[in-house]
Amino acid sequence: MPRADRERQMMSVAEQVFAERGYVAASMDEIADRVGVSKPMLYEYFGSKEGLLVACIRQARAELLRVTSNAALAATSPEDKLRAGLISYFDFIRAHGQAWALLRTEAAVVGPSAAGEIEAGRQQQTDLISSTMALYAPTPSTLDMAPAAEVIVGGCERLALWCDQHPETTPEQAAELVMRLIWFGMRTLVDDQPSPGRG
Amino acid sequence: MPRADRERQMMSVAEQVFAERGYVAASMDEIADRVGVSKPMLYEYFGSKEGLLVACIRQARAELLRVTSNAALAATSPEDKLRAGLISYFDFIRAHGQAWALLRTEAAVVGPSAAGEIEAGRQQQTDLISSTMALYAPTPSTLDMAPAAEVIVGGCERLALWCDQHPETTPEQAAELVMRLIWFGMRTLVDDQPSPGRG
DNA sequence: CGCGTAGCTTACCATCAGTAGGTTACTTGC
DNA sequence: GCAAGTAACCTACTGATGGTAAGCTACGCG
Repeated sequence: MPRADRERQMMSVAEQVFAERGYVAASMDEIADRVGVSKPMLYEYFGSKEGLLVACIRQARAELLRVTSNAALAATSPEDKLRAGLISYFDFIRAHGQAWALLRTEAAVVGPSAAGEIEAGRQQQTDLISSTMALYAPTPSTLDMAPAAEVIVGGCERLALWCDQHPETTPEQAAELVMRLIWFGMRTLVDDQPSPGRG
Repeated sequence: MPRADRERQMMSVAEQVFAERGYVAASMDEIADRVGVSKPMLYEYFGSKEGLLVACIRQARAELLRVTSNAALAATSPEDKLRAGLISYFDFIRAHGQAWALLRTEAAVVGPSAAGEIEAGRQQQTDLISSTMALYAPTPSTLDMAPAAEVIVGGCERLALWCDQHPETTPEQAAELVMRLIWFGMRTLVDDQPSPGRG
């Protein structure tokens, strides 16, 4: 089997095993077994257990960014951009099930490089939000935008976990809740006087 | 040295080592060494590596709850309760430095019991928020309050990490940012018509 | 055919969570 | 004072697991 295919297969199995057992309890031997290959192959391709986790995260993060930024691009007003981004975010999370949630929470534990990868992912999300919103800000208030974006990303992450335990909640409802909670406050950052004409 | 004292000392050292190395890389041997005691003592008192982590988390969580609920109780209006709680939260986080941040992020990785402990901590915070706010809600809209509280807790956690990297940010500023972002939206949950007379 | 190399293996090492069993020293009861 | 019990503590080990060394097989290419 060619390397690229094998790598994809390994990452898929790894994501599953990490999700099932948790990062610490997951053993490289088990992953290798399930792939139907010997352990050194994993090390040949990913370098280390942490490297394998990082690869899984990186792939998921790339896809998340693609999905959310596409959604935001397709919308026109800032409000709709944010809402569309949120919906696609909760959609993505739901589609990826616990695997995604676990990857996020697990990664921080590992070491600098996996933690860095997770951070980079959030950074992309916060950058996406703050840069999108900053387009509509009259003054260079982007300074305040960055921490606000942190709050949004963190809040959504948390809410996504909550939604996992309340499966009746739809991505649209989750997004709507976040919008109700923060949109007014967001507007005061984007545009200090609430002028409905702009958004 | 009596057991209670030794346990406190062990937890203090463990918190530090976990923060320095991360949970996975921290070794029980090193913790034992730094305490100046042999490894079986750690197992005698805490049962396992995870048990030690859980003990650290539980202690920090109890203190956090004490601090924030005291602050909220001391304030009178819902807005001031929330603001006071937020300030004391960011104060607490700052005082506990990275140790706290790491404990939060590390714990999820370990296993059900540590993850459960972390969840219990957040549950306490979200319960505190939603029950406090529900006191002022005219209708039993507590259903919506729970996910909103999740968003707040998650957003604050994330913002706290951000503040760690922007040390010029004071707890008051962080709390104020959160208030600006979410208070208006919160009011629409607490009281559908913004009647200043109540709060 | 000979050579390089991609894909893969067995067999091993080192580290570290966790344990068995023993020692010291202090308290308690007579 | 002294035996018994126990709390605090130790040395020395096991088992599991992350990670590695060295080699094997098969294919492409001159």
